[in-house]
Order: sequence, then C-alpha cells, then structure tokens
Amino acid sequence: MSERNAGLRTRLVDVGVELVTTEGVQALSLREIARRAGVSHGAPRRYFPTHLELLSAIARRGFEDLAARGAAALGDGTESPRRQVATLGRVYLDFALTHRGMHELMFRHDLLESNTLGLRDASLPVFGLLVDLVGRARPDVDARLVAGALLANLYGIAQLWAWGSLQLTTGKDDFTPLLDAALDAHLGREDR
Amino acid sequence: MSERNAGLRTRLVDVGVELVTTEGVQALSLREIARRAGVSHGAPRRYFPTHLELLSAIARRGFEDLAARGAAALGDGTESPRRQVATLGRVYLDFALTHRGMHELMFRHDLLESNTLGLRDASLPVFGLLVDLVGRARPDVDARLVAGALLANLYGIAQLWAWGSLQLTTGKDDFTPLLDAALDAHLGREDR
DNA sequence: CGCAACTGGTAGACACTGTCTACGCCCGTG
DNA sequence: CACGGGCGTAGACAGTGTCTACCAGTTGCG
Repeated sequence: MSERNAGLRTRLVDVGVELVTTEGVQALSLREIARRAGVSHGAPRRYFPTHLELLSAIARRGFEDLAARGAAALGDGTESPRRQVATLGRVYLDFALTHRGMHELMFRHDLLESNTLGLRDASLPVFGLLVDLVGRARPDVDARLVAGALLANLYGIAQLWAWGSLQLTTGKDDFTPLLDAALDAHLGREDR
Repeated sequence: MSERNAGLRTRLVDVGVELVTTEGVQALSLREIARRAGVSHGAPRRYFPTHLELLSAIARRGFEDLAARGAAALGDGTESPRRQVATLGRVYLDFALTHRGMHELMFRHDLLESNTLGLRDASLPVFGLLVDLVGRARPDVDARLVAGALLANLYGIAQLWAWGSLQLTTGKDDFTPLLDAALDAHLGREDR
C-alpha cells in the first residue's frame, strides 16, 4: 500500500526527479539512482535499457510538470490571449529558474536530438498551447514561427540568467523587464 | 620548428579544438586528448590541474575565434550600426550552427558558472562589441539590457535550431527570417 | 499436482573515466 | 661534476555505464 512498493519503473523516475531538483543534474548517475531506490545497479536495466532512456523519462516528468503549472496558471482562460501568453511565459521562466537542474536536463542536446527517446513528443503539448495562444493573440502572423521565436527568446533569457550574465548587466534581480521586452518584441506593444 | 614541438599546453588545446569540431563535445575526455597529443594521461595535469580547466581553455579558443570572425566580417565599420549588428548576429548564428560542438562547449553551465576558470571574461570582448553597436544603433535605450536580450534571443534560436524544432515549425532550412525577426524585435523595424 | 517458462532483481566483470601519487629522465646552473 | 627542478610516465583508486550469468518467485499449463 505504501509507495515503497510502487513499481520500480516509476520509483526510479521519482528518485531521479527528487535527485535532480535537490542535487543537480550531475548527480543523476545510474548507480546513484539505483542506490537511492534501494536496488542493485543492474536493476534499472530491466525498464530502461540505457542510462539516457532513464534520463529521458525523468525529463519527461519535467515537461508534464511544466504543462500542469501552465494549465493551472491559465485557469479558465478568460483573459485575453496576450495576457495568457504573458502568464505562460512567466510560468516558464519561473519554472526554469526555480528548477534549474530539471530545466537543464529537459533541454539537454543528447536527449532531445535522439528521436527514439520520445522526449521531444513530451514537449509538444506545452509548446502547442503556446502556439495556439500566439495564434489567437496575433492572427495575422505565422503562429508557429512567432511562437518558436518567442520560446527561443525566453529560453535564452533563462540560460543567460542562469549563469548570472544578465544580473551583471541589469544589476537587478527580476526578470520582468526582460520578459516584457520579449513579449512586446514578438507580439507587438499593447496595453498591460 | 614544427608545431609538433610546440609547448604541450597549446598543443593540448589544439587537439581539443580539433576534437570538439570533428567528433563533438562528448569526445573531449581528458585521456583521449592526451592520447591524441601523444602524451600520457597524467601529462595534462602539469598545465591544467583539472579536466574542467582544460575544457575552459578550449572553449576560450572558441570565443577568440568568434570575436575574430566578427571583426573580419565587420571590416572597417563603415556600415550603419544597425547593419553591423545584423552581420554580427549572422556571424554568431552561422558559427553556432557550423561549429555545434564548440558552441555547446562554450556555453556549458559548469564552465560558465565557475568564475575561477575565467571563461566568462573570455566572452566579454565579443559581447562588449555587441553592446557598443547596439548603443550606437539605438542611443535611446539601455544598450546592455537590449544587447543582452538580443543575445538571449539569438542564443535561443541557435539552440532550438540545433535540435531541429525550428526546422519542424518553419519547414525551411534558413534562419534568416528568425534573425530578421529578432533584430526587428529588439532594435525596431528599419530599412534593410 | 508437477514441472516448465517467464518476470524481475542480484552480483560480478569489463572497459573507461578523472584524480592522485610516486617515480624518473633530462637539462640548466651552481 | 653534482644537483635540483621542470616535465612527463606509470600505476593505483574510486566511480561510471554496459553486459552477462545466475537465481528466486511466481505464473501458466498439461
């Protein structure tokens, strides 16, 4: 009845999520995860044939978590599309900066490049939501292109912020002006 | 007289640059670099006390290379600041996409976060050049903030492009529209 | 009921990694 | 000539991901 006896598959991912948020991405060794799950180092192989597949499963949790936070923040969706994009962007940046290890894992090259791991599919829902909102906020442009450009901008902000460069340039500790600048830039300036 | 007998310090970095551009960032193990340099695995320790320091030295070469390409592309600097920013952005994106391994190495978290490695200092010249050009293109705004936001946008484009998401959205194989969109977004639309 | 097959985990080996330490070689200076 | 000291070698160590042999329980089937 306890989650101690949950299937090893999900328990390994649980341990990985816990580990990456507390210790960082470098702590996600296969053997360490197995150790914390209380099994031998060969056990994960039964469910995840390779280390990368386990990491992908952990990263997928991150995308699910992000999508859930976005849906919760949007609520019933009565706000204007422009404001919904703003809150979604804020949720994303907040997630990236408070879950740095998970965010780093979610966008790792070797995980995303492999299309056999299906990690990119896990990122489609939240990205599709962004595309939809952008399309309703600006029906005159290619929503996928603008949404991609906006996401690229937000991702870059998260990265540069993460290693402190933007704090050096701005001196402040709030990413709001950068977020607003990005929204104005890609969606056009509007009332806020 | 031959570069075979160049100091081991620079030879190790040479080998690393060669290795990261041909094989990718995962090939940059300490022992593999030493092997290709024709020395034992303990030799690099004389010059680079840790593996990360050697990687930082290799990444520094990348920033120097990027700065040189930027300077060469700008020429005598008679173009308008706006166009100079455009060419600099194009040089950066082209560099990031043709030297994917090196670009990935240059922006690795564990290298940039450590301020003892001095990698961030190596990135300052080219970033300072961008700040200067942005300041002359738009004297009415905070140049460091806008330059940072623009760099974040370009970096995000490079990342998303690298793992194919933007190709899926655009379907084309040219980053020019994304670059132009970013420039228009952060510098305002002008004549091109 | 009995036996076979399969599921799910263990334990050890292998090659590889980064770091540390003890050891020498060789060359310049006293 | 002696002798340090810079410079590289070689081996050890802990840790990693992957592979393979094994084995206990359980399940399925005649």
